[in-house]
Amino acid sequence: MVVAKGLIEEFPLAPFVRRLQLHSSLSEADIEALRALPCTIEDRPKHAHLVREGMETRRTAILMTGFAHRYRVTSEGTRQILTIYVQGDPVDLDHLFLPEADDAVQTLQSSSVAFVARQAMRDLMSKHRAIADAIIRSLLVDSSIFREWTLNIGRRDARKRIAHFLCEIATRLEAQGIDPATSQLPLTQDHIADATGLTAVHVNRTLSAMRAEGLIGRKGALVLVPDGTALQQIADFDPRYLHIRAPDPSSAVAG
Amino acid sequence: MVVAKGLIEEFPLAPFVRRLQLHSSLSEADIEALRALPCTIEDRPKHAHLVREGMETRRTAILMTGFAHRYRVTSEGTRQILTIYVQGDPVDLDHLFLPEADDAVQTLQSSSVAFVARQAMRDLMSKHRAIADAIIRSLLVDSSIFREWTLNIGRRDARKRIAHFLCEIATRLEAQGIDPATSQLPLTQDHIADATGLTAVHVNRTLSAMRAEGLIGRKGALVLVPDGTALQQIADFDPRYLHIRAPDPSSAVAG
DNA sequence: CGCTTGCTTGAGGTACATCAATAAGAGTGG
DNA sequence: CCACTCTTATTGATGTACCTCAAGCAAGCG
Repeated sequence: MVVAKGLIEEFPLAPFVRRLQLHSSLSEADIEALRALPCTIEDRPKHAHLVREGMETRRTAILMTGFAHRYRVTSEGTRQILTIYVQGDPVDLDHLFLPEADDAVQTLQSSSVAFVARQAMRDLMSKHRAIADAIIRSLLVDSSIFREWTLNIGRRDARKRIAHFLCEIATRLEAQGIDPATSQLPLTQDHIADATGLTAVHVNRTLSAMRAEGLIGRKGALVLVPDGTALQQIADFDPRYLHIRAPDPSSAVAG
Repeated sequence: MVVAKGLIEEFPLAPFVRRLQLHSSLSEADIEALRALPCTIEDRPKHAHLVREGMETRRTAILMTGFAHRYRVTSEGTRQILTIYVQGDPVDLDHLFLPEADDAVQTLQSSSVAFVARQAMRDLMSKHRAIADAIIRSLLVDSSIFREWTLNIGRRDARKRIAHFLCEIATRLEAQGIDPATSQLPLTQDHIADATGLTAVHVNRTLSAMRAEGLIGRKGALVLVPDGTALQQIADFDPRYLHIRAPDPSSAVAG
C-alpha cells in the first residue's frame, strides 16, 4: 500500500526517517515499516537525562523536537561535551548493541522524545536490510563527527573551534529542514566552552569579538547569522565529514 | 565440522577474530565462516597509506601485524591523529557502508595487512547475524574510543593526556595478547604530539619528566613500564570505555 | 662516512586559564 | 507587577601551560 505524502507528514517518527534519509535511501516499504514501529512519545524538561553512565536500557531514545548533548566527565569533575543532538537524531543507538552506556545524554531544553523498545528496533533491522544499513550508516556518520571534534579541539584555536562548532550545528539543522538563522540555539557559553575544550570566560571574549565583526548574531540569545560563508571560511569548515547526500526527490518525507 | 584449536591458530584472519571476540562471542560456526572468508595478505612498508581521503574502496583492510594510525589534516596543514590501530584491528570498516573515506590511514611500521572484498564481507554479515553484530559492536567501540580522545584532548593537561594515550594503547595491546612492556611502540614524539593535540617539543619535555619519575621506560625507543598502575592513576584512566569483556573460555582462539 | 630523521635543550612569546567582581536576564512566588 | 533568586553574561587583572623559533646532538642507514 502506497502512503500519501500528506499522511507521512503526520506519523510520529517522521523526523527520524528524515534523519536516516540524510545518508541513506529508503524504499516506500521501509518507510512504511518505520511508520508502523511502535513507540511512545514523551516530553522531557530542560536538563533531563535521557541516558546516564552505566545505565542499562531496554529502549532507545530518538529526539523528536528540541536539543540534547552527550557528555563525559573527568575524575576531577570537568565536563566535555561530545556531541550535540538535534531534531530527528537517535541519541543512544549504542545500547542496541552494547550492554552498558559509557556516557550521559541530557536535554538542552524541554524536548519531546520518542522511545522505541530495543528488541523492536533490532527486529526491524533484521527484517529490513535497508533500515539496518541506514542505522549503521548513521552510526558511522556519528563516528566521523566525533573524529572531526577531535581534530577541532586538538588542532584549531579558540576562534576557529567555536566557528566550526557553530557551522556544524547550522549545517545539521539545515539538513533537517530547520532554518538555523531563525531558531535560537539553547546553548549557554558554558556549553560552548565544554564542547570546544575552552573555558566559559574565554568563549565569552571570543564570541564578543566575533559578534563585533558581524560573524554571528545578536547578544544574549545566540543566533546564527543568515549567511554563514564568512564563518565557514574562518572555521576551515568542510561539510563532507557530515556525509549529507544530495536530497533524493523520489523518497522525500518532508514537503 | 569442528575445528581443532591447533588449526584455528593457523588461519590468516585469527587476529581479527580475536579482536572481535574482545567484544562479542562467536560460535564455532561463525569462526568457521570467518576462517573461510577469502582474503589476501599483503606486506606494506613503513608509512604506507592503507586509506586515502576521498578514496573509494572495493576492499577493506585489517591489520594483521604492525601498527597504523588514522588522521586528518587541517587546511593549514596541521595533522591530528584520530586513533591508533594495533594487530587485529579492522582499519576501514566505514567503507563497507559509506561511499567515500573521510580520513587517511597510514602504517607506522612495516606491517602485514589482510584485504577482504567489500562484498564478501557484507555477504558474510548478512548470512551470520552474530558476525554482523560483532562488527557493529566493533564500530561502536571505536566510536567510544574517539569520544574518549575528545575528552582527553579537551579536558586534560599534557601530562595526563600523554599518560592516557599510552594507557589506552597498552591496554588494547594486552587485550590482543601482546605484552606492551616488551613490545616497542613505533611512535615518534611527533606522533604522540599529533595524537594528543600538543607539539613535539612539549611532548619531549613532558616525556622526559615522566621518565625521570619512572612512569615510563628508557629513553630513545619508547617502552612502557611493566606495571602501569601509577601511569593509570595519573591518566585518570578507566578502561571501561574500551568495552573489553572478560575473556570467554568456551570460544578462545588464542591459546 | 655524510645525510636524514628524530630527540633534546634553551629563550622568549602568547593564547588561554584562573580568580573575582559586577551586571543583566529569566524565572518564580507573593 | 514587583521583589527575590538563580542562572548566565560580561569585564578586568594576573598567572601559566603550552607554543614558536632555533640550535645542537644522537643514531640509524645507504
